[in-house]
Amino acid sequence: MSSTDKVKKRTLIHDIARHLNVSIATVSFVLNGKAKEQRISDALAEKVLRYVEEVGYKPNQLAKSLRTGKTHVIGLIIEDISNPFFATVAWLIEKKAFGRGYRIIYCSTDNNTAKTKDLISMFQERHIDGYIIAPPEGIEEEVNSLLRSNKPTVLLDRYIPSLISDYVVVDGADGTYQAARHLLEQGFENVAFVTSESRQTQMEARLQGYSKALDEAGRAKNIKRFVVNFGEGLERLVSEIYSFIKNNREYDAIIFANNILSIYGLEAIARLGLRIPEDIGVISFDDHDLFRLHSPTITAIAQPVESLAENSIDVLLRKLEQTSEAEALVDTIVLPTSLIIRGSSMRKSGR
Amino acid sequence: MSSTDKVKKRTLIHDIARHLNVSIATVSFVLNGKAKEQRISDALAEKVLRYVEEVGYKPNQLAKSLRTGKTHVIGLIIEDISNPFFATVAWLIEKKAFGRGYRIIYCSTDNNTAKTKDLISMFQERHIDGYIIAPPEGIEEEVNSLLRSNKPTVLLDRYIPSLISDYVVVDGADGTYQAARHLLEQGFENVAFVTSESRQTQMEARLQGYSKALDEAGRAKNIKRFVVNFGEGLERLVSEIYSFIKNNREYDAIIFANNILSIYGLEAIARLGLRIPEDIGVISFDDHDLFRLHSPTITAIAQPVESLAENSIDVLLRKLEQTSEAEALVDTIVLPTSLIIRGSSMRKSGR
DNA sequence: ATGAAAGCGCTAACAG
DNA sequence: CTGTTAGCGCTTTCAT
Repeated sequence: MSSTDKVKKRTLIHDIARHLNVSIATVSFVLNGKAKEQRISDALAEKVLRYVEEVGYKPNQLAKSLRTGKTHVIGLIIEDISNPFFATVAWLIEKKAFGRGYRIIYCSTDNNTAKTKDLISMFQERHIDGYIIAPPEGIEEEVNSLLRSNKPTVLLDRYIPSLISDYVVVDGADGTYQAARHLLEQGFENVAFVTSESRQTQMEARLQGYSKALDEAGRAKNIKRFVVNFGEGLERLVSEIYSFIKNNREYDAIIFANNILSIYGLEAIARLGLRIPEDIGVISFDDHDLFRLHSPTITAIAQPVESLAENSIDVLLRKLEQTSEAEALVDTIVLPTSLIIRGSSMRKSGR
Repeated sequence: MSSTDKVKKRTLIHDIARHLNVSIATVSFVLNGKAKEQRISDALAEKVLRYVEEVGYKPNQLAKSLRTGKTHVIGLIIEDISNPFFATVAWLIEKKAFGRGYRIIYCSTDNNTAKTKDLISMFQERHIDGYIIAPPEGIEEEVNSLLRSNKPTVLLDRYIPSLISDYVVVDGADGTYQAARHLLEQGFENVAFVTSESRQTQMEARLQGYSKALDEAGRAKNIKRFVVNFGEGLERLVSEIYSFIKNNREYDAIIFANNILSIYGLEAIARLGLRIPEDIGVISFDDHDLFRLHSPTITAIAQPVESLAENSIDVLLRKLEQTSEAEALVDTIVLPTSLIIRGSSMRKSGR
């Protein structure tokens, strides 16, 4: 409106101080809740707040962060945002953090070590306050350096055995153990386990639960590992699973170690024209909308998504808000899974 | 190791300048690719680069951004990261932007106006360089203020009719038009349309395509709107759809206006014990893993996810990198959908 | 080529 | 209570 229209300058703390005839320091104190502490009168504080509100002044967070060293940003480094498991966890974490005044930046690693290093390095440059990471393989060094630099960091979904750190994971071994036992109880004779090439803790745990159950029952194991790439499209993997199943028809049940393998596995089974569970029983690690609606419905080892999110953000915020570094205790949280029994694993009559 | 062990200070530009006996300015120029321009000898430039590499010096981005006003961060504000459509788009956008040196911060609006305002305001405080937004309802004012402040902003998936802005959307009307015609051709008599309460452009377009097809064919329309909340759990919606279908058995086909409605709709149909497509034909707007694997497979109006991502990031980066504000031309891009015909909409024999 | 220095906008210590 | 001031770490102009 005025003749200075084009000089659309943002309001600065200086502007508001001058307008009110108070000092910059006063404004800063009031804005940072230090009015009482600095013995600033309620009336004045009130006046400042009102004016700030009126002109819609927002402090420049860059300047603030540069000065204080705090950004109130948490970096969430997950495997793949297009995977419903991670998407849901991310969404929940974001929600919880938001309420506590923290913002989340999330990035997908695609389980790619180099990309993850980039990500961590970028986050460091931006001075985020803390990390929640689902680490891919080969990232010990970077995570260790985060830990050593005292940046609050919690690992999610999997941990790094060689490092002492906070983490929040799931008891995957128990999940697959229960799943395998359930299949055997249902009369399946030969249970195979389909997993990925990854040696990460969560995948290995799932494998171990399966192994334990089969060993206890004195059954032969069949473990098949596939290479899982992100964003590759389904053809390769589906046809590899297709061949595997076709060439191993003595196996009458399969446990898939994650939802991607399960989905591709179901596609392969459909293409083979096999009936579930008559020809082949199926259990998936990780639940999915699909499994409720598939015909037949698919038994799944469900992860406590809500609880994973809640615990990881809680642990992180606790570290973030505790001033002393004294309490160097690490929180390692292991959450139970639950077996959701549906049609794909039921040979005996439903009740 | 040394006695100054605890003073684990980050390397600063000053440190590296001093170590090399050059000026801070020189280092800065070299680091910012202005060596040539400043006529700095290749030898010197090389030396600087090598030392920087050696000590792993990383400029403090906060300081840099404060000084330059550029953050190289793009804010991606989408509806719901736990929806596979948005998750995939987000993942693709992140990937493309990453390669071009930009980082993405994404947040979900949950289609909640207040939260979106918060988000935009937080992004402004952090001085991000540009926005990609899937705007919820009631957000015209904030988006308009972004536009007026000359922040590059592209709208995604839907636009705001009252605003002149860049956007990248899909031709939803054509999608549902084709879908409805396909159903009628297959001999379905009464096609219903299930959508949400939202009046956003993408939802209204889908509705219009349906209306047009039915009007042209001289058929009666049946449009049902449901309230869709995020993160609410499925019970309420499933049972509402259940009742709707149960009370409208004269309709022998339904087009669901998005993937959430489709998934819940399929659940409702399963609970009702209806056969697809014999009792009821089904088409979903938006494809999903589930639909390929469902029995029968579900016909879907697929959105060109890759192309949506590519176009929106391209448009944004173009705005970001063009210096002059002269070319105030807006890019409005409308991408075609494709009808993927599967079992759920086929009454006539497959060929 | 380079050194000095002026900020970017804010916090917080210090002396009144 | 307030004014002044020294940075936070970097870019960039200017004079040399």
